[in-house]
Amino acid sequence: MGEDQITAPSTITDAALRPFVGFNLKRAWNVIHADLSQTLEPLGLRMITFSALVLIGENPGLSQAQLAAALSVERPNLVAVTDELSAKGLVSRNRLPADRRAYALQLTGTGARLLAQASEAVHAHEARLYAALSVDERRILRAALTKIETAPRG
Amino acid sequence: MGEDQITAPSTITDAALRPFVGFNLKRAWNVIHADLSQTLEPLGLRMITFSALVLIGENPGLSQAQLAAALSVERPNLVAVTDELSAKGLVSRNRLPADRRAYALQLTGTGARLLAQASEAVHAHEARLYAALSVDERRILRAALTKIETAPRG
DNA sequence: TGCATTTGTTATAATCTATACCCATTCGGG
DNA sequence: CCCGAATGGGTATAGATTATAACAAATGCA
Repeated sequence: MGEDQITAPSTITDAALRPFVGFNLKRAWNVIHADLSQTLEPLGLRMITFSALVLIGENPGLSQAQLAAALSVERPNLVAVTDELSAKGLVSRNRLPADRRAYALQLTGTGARLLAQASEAVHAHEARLYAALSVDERRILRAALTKIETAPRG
Repeated sequence: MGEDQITAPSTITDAALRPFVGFNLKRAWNVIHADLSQTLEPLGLRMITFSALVLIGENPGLSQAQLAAALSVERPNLVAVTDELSAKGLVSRNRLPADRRAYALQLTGTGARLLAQASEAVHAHEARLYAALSVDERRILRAALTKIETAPRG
């Protein structure tokens, strides 16, 4: 009838956390983030600078405020990004004649070439990371993620 | 034949970033993270402290090293978590007689009650955030996330 | 003209994460 | 039994990310 001796469990289980979608999604994001960062690192890019390059290439001439909004980043936090891209000669910042407050962001030739190279690397990264997913699974995954993104907030 | 005047585009598009699964997943994670933090805040919990409570409840007596591994957190970063849970009287830290280096972490009565309350709130948060997903979509989403988590890394 | 707004920017703070190092304790091989 | 390696908890610290306040220059509107 003695008290049970306190001992540490020999194996730890996740089972109570696994039913939460958010937990699984965070774990998947950790894997993606680590692998993608590693993919971009040899190109001298981070996730945020790669995303910025893509958006500038797709929307040439956009302003930093527009880019910040598109990236869901606060304007002050974008300054370091554009500074970095400009210092590397990947992006040009020209004052707009029509609005001398704003910069028109454009890819340089070097920037366009690095973007093409980085896009290829990121596609390879995704192909490797999602190799186990069928076409249907990928389609449903993307649809589900979009629904979550636009879900009604608390 | 003059040069085109540089002007900022009137609308910005995501289209070049959307094909990347990682981009969609990060956006979804941002939404989940914000909504879940807001859900836990009135209970005095953060994501990491809630997850810790769940794991301690599920694996009573586990050590901090075991908990850190289960949470994918470095041991130094877990100290603030257990300190916080202990200070709030939610978790007890008792030295193991068998190994006086380690703590046996256990929920207190208060901790168990708060965990039940928080679990209910998190389930409600997930029900709301994933309301637009069908049963099949949720199943495939979770399966896909698990496959990503265990995908071969670069 | 005058005033609110916008753009880019600086400074600053909060949070999260990762590494190096420390001490006490435990473990394993000789 | 003894000593070195490994482990558990902890401190200090640095880096990265994110958020807010405030500012000057420029713009737009009443």
